[in-house]
Amino acid sequence: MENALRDAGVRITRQRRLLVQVLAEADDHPDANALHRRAHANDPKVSLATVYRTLSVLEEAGVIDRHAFEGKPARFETSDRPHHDHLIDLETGAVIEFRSEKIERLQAEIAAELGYDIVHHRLELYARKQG
Amino acid sequence: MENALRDAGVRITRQRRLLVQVLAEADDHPDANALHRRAHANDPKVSLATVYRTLSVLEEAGVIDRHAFEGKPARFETSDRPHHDHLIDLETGAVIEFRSEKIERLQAEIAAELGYDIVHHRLELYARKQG
DNA sequence: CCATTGTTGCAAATAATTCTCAACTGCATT
DNA sequence: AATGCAGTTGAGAATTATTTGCAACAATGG
Ligand SMILES: [Mn+2]
Ligand SMILES: [Mn+2]
Ligand SMILES: [Zn+2]
Ligand SMILES: [Zn+2]
Repeated sequence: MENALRDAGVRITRQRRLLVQVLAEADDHPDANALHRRAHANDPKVSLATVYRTLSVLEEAGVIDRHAFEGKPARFETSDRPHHDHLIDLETGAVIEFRSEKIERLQAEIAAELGYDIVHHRLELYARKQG
Repeated sequence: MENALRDAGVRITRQRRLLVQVLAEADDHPDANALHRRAHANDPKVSLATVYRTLSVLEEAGVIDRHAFEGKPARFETSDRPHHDHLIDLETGAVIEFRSEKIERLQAEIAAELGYDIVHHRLELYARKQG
């Protein structure tokens, strides 16, 4: 991940290295504040502003994805795993990942019919546990 | 629409009647500011705060839908037409509506497999015109 | 090691939306 | 039609998430 950044011409600073590590270790979808908190454990002087700036840099470099779920601050995850979409449990807030080849294909077809190429998309299911 | 509101126990004030009219006449997906501007034409003293409050009321009453497209303020439309999703032209910002019965069905299946019932969802295609 | 240019921390700024509160008004009831 | 009262409004302050200006600092290339 660090190499991917270097190749993209991004300077590797102490705080960027730290945030990359925090993101790599995360198995959830933390928001900027959560990442700031986690980074603090290793270096209490990284600022929240730097967290935000670094997240933008990492996103532009294509190494992380940003998700803005309904009404909540943006959440992040590394983009090293294959593409997937999310189901949000409205009771607990839990974020569950899924992937549907069929839906992905249908989306492309629909866009094509309208004369478009999809650059990216957003599919979120807000749901509650079955009766 | 006004009757639907009355039935929901919502008081019909001058400003609510006006905003309902503005929304009914809109054939695009205006945001709170645009709605405020349009309402001003008929009544220059409706406040932006009331626009926001009314939008919340109308949304809770189920007569309008709120869409929070990427990085933009929320946009609204009446929910009198059948459900559909949106493709956003990244160049022009144009919002194009579409509906896929298949995707809707697949979403429900996926949720069911995970033990969930979908309450609502969000499907947005960010795209650019083909070559 | 030096210079250059990008990065950081801090605080202040922004943008969208919500809230507080006193004045007002819809509407059910006399 | 007049009354009462709970709900609504306008104005502006507050809030939340995020961005930015700036002076001090640090990564990289030579
Ligand atoms: Mn994910
Ligand atoms: Mn629409
Ligand atoms: Zn997808
Ligand atoms: Zn849909």
